[in-house]
Amino acid sequence: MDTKQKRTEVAAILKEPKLNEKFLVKGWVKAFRANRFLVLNDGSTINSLQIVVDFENFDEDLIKQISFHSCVAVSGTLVESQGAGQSIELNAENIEILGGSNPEAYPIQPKKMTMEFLREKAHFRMRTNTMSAVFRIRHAIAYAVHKYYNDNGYYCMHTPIITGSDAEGAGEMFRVSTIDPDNVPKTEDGKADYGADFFGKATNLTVSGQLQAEVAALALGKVYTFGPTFRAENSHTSRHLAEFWMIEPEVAFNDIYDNMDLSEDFVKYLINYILDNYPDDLAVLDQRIQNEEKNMKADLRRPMGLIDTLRFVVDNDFERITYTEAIKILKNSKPYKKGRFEFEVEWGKDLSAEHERWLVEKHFKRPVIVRDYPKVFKAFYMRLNDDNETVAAMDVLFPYIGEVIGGAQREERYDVLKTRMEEMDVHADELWWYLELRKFGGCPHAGFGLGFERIVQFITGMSNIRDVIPFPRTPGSAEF
RNA sequence: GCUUCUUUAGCUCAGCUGGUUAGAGCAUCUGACUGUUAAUCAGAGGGUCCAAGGUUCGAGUCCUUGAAGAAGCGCCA
Repeated sequence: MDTKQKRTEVAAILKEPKLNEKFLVKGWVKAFRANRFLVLNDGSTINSLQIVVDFENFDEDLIKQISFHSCVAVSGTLVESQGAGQSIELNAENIEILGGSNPEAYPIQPKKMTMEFLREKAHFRMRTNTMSAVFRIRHAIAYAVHKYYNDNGYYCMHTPIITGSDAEGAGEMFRVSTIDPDNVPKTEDGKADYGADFFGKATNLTVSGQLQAEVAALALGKVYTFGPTFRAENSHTSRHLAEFWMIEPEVAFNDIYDNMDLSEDFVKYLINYILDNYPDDLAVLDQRIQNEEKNMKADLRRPMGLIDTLRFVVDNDFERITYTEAIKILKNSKPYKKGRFEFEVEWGKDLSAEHERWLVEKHFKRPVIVRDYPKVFKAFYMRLNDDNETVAAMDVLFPYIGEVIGGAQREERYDVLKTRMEEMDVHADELWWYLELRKFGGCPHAGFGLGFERIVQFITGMSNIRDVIPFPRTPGSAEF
């Protein structure tokens, strides 16, 4: 093999096929039919290159090593294909096995596998069509996030992953410590002495970068965070992870209406970006869902295919209602009147998943933004409305996955915030700096958190969130 | 944390009211064939029936406990 020859990626070859030119390609074998047709994928695109091997001209031992998902380098000449399934193909002149793969021992098979099985083989699952499509799209959404904010004059802020406060208002935290658990330093009254710990105090993994993002917004105007967040909640659902990534824009001078506009525009941008740039990957995922739903009862199937669903979301306005209106609509609904809801619909109680799903999937049939929730079940930093009962909170609810965004206009009034913190038992001493933001040059501002994996889930149509993050962390599970 | 379901070949599953040697499809291997594209045809190998107890003459099947996985709920993004 000509060692000076440079590798060409399959994506480049397929994009502008240069017939009768020589290429060197490297990748993994997706199929080897009739000892002649080698289907090679190198991850640069969902599409593969067919390589024609005249097995008569190659060593039999070499041919035998071309097995499913073995890694090969092939050089040859690009020609027009004689077959019907593809327009071009590479006539192999040289083949080198870079890494063999014994098919009798390799757990991945050239056949349908369940997502649960592939989850146990997380080190190999990205080689499947479905997973590679998911992770290419995951990348592209991440890129689109940065592009959207950059193009709109926002600054990316890296907020701390280790936090010194234990009350960011968003759930249970993981403790960060260098203390030897078998030899915990104790204070005089026998309690663990975190003063002796690495940071001289108790620290945790962050559950949100919002509070620090507010600091940045009150200096740079428009900022966003995009980082990992950690929640030690014992959640067993298909849309929760213990470690996930979150995007949190925070904007000075925005009120809750600006916030809703931003959230809708932002999410639509992400979806449009994937529709425009990754049609082939989306088509594979769309087809997969259709195959999966073929044997399902009609009422359990999606009303639309994946791509049609995405188009529908970007082509239509999100519905915007207040919490109070939502309660009214729910109380007038058929399932409510027939007693089909398991959970109570009552002003002052949070909407449960069945209520949200009914509103989104049955009533409005599109994404819904609910705002102005009762203050009793929302976080301390959300701005108190004039009725003194509700706060300027907003949730963006999507079909299938529920809440993708939770946000609010922040409480910018020092006295009101202080009172709210006291009411909700939030330690003001730990968050002194957050309070001081309201004392010196404060202003109205608003922001929200978008669960990155949830939007990846929606755009790829994957039903379990564990299949849209490479190595999922969930209660009782941190393999790989 | 709660509720329900699942666990049988490498994978996906069937296995009836407990009864001889536990089955299928796919995958794998061998052979044939060679312009295939879910290739085709013929054959072969492959099992601690999740684990531990129990009931019974007899347990893949029934009971108890546990483990793992999934769905839903609650919490949230």
